[in-house]
Amino acid sequence: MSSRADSDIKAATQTGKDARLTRLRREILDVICAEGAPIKAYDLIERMRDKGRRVTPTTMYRTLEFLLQGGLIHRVNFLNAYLPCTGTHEGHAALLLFVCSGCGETREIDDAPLYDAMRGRLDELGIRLKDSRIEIQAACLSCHFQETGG
Amino acid sequence: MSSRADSDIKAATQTGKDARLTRLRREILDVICAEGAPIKAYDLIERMRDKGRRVTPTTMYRTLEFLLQGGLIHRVNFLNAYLPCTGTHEGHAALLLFVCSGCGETREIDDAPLYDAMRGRLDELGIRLKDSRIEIQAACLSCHFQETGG
DNA sequence: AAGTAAAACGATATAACGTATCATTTTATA
DNA sequence: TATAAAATGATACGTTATATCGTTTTACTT
Repeated sequence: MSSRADSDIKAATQTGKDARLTRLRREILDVICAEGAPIKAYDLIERMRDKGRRVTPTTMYRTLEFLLQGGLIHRVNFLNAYLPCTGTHEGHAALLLFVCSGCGETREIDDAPLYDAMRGRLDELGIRLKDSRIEIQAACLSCHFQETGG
Repeated sequence: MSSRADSDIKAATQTGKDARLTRLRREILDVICAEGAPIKAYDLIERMRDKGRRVTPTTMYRTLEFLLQGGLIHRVNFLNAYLPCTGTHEGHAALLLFVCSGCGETREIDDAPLYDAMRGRLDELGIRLKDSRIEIQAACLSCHFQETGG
């Protein structure tokens, strides 16, 4: 997973008097981006310790909260783990996370047709897909074929 | 939330030598059904204690696992909580849980048009919606209107 | 009815995930 | 450079979940 330009981060987090992208936060974000898979809070603490930086759970969770608020990362509830935001969420404010129940592959899906299809029917069911989070545990192609032998 | 006939439960859990619907499990299922909202594991332990039944975390989580396997309850990852299964999942094997991010209302959605709409597009994205779990955090109508003032 | 193997349960300890509180340090800006 | 807000450190604790091993219950056999 690649790193991210400071300017993007400043834009996303309104860095300034009321929200600062500090070195610690930047380092933690970099570790999350470098991981290539969702990473857990205490594993992040480990990674930071490996880099010579002692971070307490309190500080780690504060940092994760900051990055979540800024839209720089997402939390996968199913895994209690965090991954970088890769989507733009243009035209709608829904976040869709896919987790393969076979191999654990996790990725953000930013797909307008899918979003529209869901919104259409959910509207009729009295559910408003605005500022929403959707988490899907299903099978990626590779795992699907392994299961079905197809 | 209503109770559930033993025959249904036997069918769902293949009660017999290899999977027994014991009194303890039945009592815990009844508490989950009676709650009317997703309930947490340690709150369930409290409820059982109130009824004069001391249950350890180990036993409670074993029971929850049993009920999950039997399809009698679901786990809401977002809440770390459990609720009775109300759906039939006919014709497809997807579970869709809706949690209102405003009021916390949680319910299972068993809707073929929605499922078909999602499956159609997800297929094209290389995701197979079989034996899948989907969790949606969004707004119910009431909370939506409160937010938007509409 | 007694023997039996498997399943369920109890008891204890501990791991994993997350928060509360208050003191200290850093930062942006006046 | 003074200062107020934000961030971080330190300590303790709360919540969610699992490991392990011993005992009891159950379904089934004889």
